[in-house]
Amino acid sequence: MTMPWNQSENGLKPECYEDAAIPGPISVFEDLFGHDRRRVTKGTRLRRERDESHARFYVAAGWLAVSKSLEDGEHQILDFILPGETYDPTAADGKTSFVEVEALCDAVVVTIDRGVWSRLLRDHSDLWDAECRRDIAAHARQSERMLRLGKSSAETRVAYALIELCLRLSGCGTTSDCTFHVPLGQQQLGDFIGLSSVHVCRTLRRLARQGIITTGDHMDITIHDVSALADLAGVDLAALRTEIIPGGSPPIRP
Amino acid sequence: MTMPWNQSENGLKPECYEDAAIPGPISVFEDLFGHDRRRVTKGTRLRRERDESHARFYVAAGWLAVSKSLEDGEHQILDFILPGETYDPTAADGKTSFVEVEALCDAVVVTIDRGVWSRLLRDHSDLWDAECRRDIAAHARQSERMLRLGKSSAETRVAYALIELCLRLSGCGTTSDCTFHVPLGQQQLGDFIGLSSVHVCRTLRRLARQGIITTGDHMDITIHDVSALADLAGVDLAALRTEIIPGGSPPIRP
DNA sequence: CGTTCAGTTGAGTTGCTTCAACCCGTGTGG
DNA sequence: CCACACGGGTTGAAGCAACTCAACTGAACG
Repeated sequence: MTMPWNQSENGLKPECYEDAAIPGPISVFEDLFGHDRRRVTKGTRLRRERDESHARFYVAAGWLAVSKSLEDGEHQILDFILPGETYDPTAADGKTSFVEVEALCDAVVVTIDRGVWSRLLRDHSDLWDAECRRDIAAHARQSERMLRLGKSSAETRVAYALIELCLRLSGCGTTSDCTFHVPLGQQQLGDFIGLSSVHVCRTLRRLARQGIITTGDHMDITIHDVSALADLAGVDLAALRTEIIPGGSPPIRP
Repeated sequence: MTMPWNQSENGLKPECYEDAAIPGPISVFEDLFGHDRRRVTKGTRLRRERDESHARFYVAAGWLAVSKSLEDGEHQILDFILPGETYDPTAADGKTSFVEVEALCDAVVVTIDRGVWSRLLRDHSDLWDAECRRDIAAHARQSERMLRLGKSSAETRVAYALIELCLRLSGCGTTSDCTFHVPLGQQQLGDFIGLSSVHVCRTLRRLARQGIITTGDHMDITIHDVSALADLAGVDLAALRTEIIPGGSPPIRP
């Protein structure tokens, strides 16, 4: 029943499973912690809320979701962790996780103890810099999303989510059409932007009818008119990239 | 027309203006940067979105609000910065601010250049630890709020906001009634939790009618029944404190 | 070929918003 | 000292965006 981890499955695209080519000092993880790599299957919960936690995750392949839920079962996805990124779910007490961390597709995760992580940061100043930038980018992203969660229409929220995912996946917007795949259902997309799956569907279809996007099998998304979508999302694409993507500002060549 | 900065004004309570007694290595700022202290009046914008930014703020007295807005004028407050806390609004590009930072009452702010800040962190490992914990706490708080922004009723959001403010201001909940003042109008509270000021008003009055809280002049709030409010907010008070407040977990005495 | 599960669409409901009126404490200028 | 304007809070009435409920489709799978 188990499939080779790197094969396509459930209609998900292979690129979810492949190690990403990430800029940055990734070799640090590969060298020291190759033996800690774990393959996890779609749906695996690496942490539940209130679980013990004293480690940071490094995602070598696949997507993770960071989320929280209310007693009544409502579920909010706070962010996605993409290949090449790290995340530490440990709360201010240093002992428990304040979020749930779940694999959205089969993934490869390296677990790094907090103490070891601290030492790594101290010893590799380039790693420290890269992680700082990543952290700021994550914070900026979360802020953009929060703004729209609180204050804007379903259309704006969906448009923003698509733009953000597109930017994170490829840095699109420079050329014409932009196609990408996300390992999410409409329910999960709704959990990300605070909408019911039914309304996500309606909104996506409306955008499709307007010719701004096309949706394919299980969340294959093509953005035809990036600037129209950016307008709906209420963002300046270039500015957003510099704020939200670590190293997203184009290098200055004097 | 200008008043002594430490006098009460505009109906705000004096405690807004007093230097806080903060646990932690605050002397670092006081010693090295006393000359950079700036007194700012209520409403001062220390940063606008897209402003140049290459510094971190340390709040010696008063409250700051971190916020973002949409073109249509909608305004979302992302977090408050309380006396003794620091915040850096610089985006991933290292050059611009991705948020607006505004004084909610007369305040005293120290500006610390990013380079200097890095050196401080390197030289004072206790400062580094404290700031790490504060950062995690802020992240956890924002996550809790995001969960409720997306997924819960007005009553829950208001209740949670009151609980969070109460915890941050005093670590209440241990005894009976809990009174505090926040330098906010209902409009601003609405901007914080994603509601119109009208609905904030209705919700506060409903809570008051139920005897759970009392509101006084300009946001003097007394919580009479903390656990009822925590129920409405959907939180476990003790757990929330450990997750959201740096050093909020009670010391273990063996 | 039946089951299952995600997506799609319609119909009715509701919680929050908007608009508008009013109240009240404060500041202000004649 | 009073008249008045102003801004924030409070309350009612009406509208609407998103939700829930429910039915249907179509693809995947055993």
